[in-house]
Amino acid sequence: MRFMTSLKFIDVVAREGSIRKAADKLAITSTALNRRILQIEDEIGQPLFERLPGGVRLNTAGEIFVQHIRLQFADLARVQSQIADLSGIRRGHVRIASGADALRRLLPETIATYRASHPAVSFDLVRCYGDESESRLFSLDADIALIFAPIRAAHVHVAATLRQQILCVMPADHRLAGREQIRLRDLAGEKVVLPTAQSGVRQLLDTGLLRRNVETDVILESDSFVHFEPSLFFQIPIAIGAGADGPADDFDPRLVARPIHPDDVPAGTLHICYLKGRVLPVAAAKFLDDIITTLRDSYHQDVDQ
Amino acid sequence: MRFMTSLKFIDVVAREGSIRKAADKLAITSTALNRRILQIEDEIGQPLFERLPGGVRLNTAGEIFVQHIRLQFADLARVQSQIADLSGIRRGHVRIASGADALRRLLPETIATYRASHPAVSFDLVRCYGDESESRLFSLDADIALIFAPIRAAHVHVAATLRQQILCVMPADHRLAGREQIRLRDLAGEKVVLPTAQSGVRQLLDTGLLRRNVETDVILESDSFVHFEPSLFFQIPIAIGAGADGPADDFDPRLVARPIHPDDVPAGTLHICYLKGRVLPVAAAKFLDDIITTLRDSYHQDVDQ
DNA sequence: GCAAGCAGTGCAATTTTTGCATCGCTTTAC
DNA sequence: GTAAAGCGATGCAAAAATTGCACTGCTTGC
Repeated sequence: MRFMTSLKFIDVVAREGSIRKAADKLAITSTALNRRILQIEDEIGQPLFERLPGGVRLNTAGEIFVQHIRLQFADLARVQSQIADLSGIRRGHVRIASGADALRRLLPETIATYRASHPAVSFDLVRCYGDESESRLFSLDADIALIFAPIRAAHVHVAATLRQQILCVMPADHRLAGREQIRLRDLAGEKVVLPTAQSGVRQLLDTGLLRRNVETDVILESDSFVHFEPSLFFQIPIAIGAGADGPADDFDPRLVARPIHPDDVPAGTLHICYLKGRVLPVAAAKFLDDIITTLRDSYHQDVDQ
Repeated sequence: MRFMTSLKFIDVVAREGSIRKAADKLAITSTALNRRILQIEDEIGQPLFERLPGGVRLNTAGEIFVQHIRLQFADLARVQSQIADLSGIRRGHVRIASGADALRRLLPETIATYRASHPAVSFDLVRCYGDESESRLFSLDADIALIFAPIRAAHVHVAATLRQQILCVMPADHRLAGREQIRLRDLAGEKVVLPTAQSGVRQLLDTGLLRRNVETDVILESDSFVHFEPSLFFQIPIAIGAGADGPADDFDPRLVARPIHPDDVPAGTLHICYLKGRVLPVAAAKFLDDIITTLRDSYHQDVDQ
């Protein structure tokens, strides 16, 4: 898109924080890039970047302008996919930011189903935590975000929510395996694997453990799904494919998942969101729909819309 | 804005329906313009125009793309005014489509007040009827529309509404001047000046007159405010500066305005609207606010938001 | 059937963009 | 305290693009 190059250049410079680095990335000389930026600043009538000794940084005007640029790109993508749709091609690209929870099963399964009927649609999956997911929506690097944590920013539109009680997963022969629900005090001294501090599951757990002063034996902290046989770990239902009627069929039969008592650790909320005010590209809008349908039909979850 | 020229060109060609005419308007050769359009069509990957013997016309893809272009321009204007705002300039431009009713007093007064505090903001006032107002919103040729008629299109966002009972304006010594309310049957045989058929006032009146089979003596139809001494004419309250407590002070003392009985002609609704999903430029948003405030405070009208 | 109006095209002129060399500046390293 | 490295800005010539002119092929209306 030749008519968008200058704008793309500004976007890249803003991201790189340096004209020379951006020029490198864009495979042109820094002087050409520099002059393009000077020209646009001239047309706008005001500088968009602060010149610092180590590079450049957006000023307030620049922030506003770059946000506009990114919106233009996102909208152009939507327009293109809509135009492609006219000729029956159904191509498109969906970019998703999600926590590890939804990434384990929900997204791969939904994408597989989706792509079965729309093979020309491609996907971008980025795993990240709540704050980063939100900023990815804002910078239009993601179309859809799945966030298991409170939503902070006002510019995020929550399309659907899902209450998720944290589950404690343990070997089937564990002494707690018989319980209907797990109380936090039962965990005292137990060997546990905890998710990283940034994760929503961990934050909910920590609040409970601290308040009740329960000391566990943390053998590992990880931001990935790691399972050491004798230890306990924690998941939310959708991560193990669990709906209202228990874990999925392919859930490891040597393990059992038991909810933690809601008085000890309150249920968290999975938010399915996109940037407020955006018109999502057809592919993304359809996929958003599919996620919600999948949750309802295959995961038997109560989704609030 | 050099980086927008190609897009602007497409917009103009779409409006002119001919590359040569558009080229003329843009002060370039038709060949240059033609090639720019071919290039963009190439980049999009699909033609945007149908080539007809007498010129060009947007195809479906073109419609989608041109709408995107116009949205970009509108958003760029918003961004520019927002950036200008940063340096305290408060410049901007507000484009309004309105029927004759609001144009008589409400808009001039509100604009005068507004410009007193923001002299760098300029205005575009176009008088047009409901349908055209709506399409001006859609083609982003107007930021705000004031429509005294039902809203047809789904893409219009109604920011506020105002119920307006039609008034019958007559000489103070007219035989009907003593009435609190005018019944349509009283108008039989009266000399009347009617607004044009497209106006909302006329449409309401016609329905009533036809249903009740009242024959009047129409001495003039006009789309402007024309007053022949002995005849009756029709206005809505805001057109004569009338609030809940009667006409404005400067209303011609030789005339009186009496509401038509609501059983004969139901009240119409003035809609104050903008394009759904748009973020209005600061100046327009502020002015929209001012209109509503003026209606409430100076015209003592009940505004529904 | 001919004139007028339309979009598209080859080619030369013009304008714009780019790259190179270099400047002035600040920070970092020694 | 000076040298080296990194940054953005600028003059100038080369490269690339856009443009205008002349002309084509096409359709429509008289």
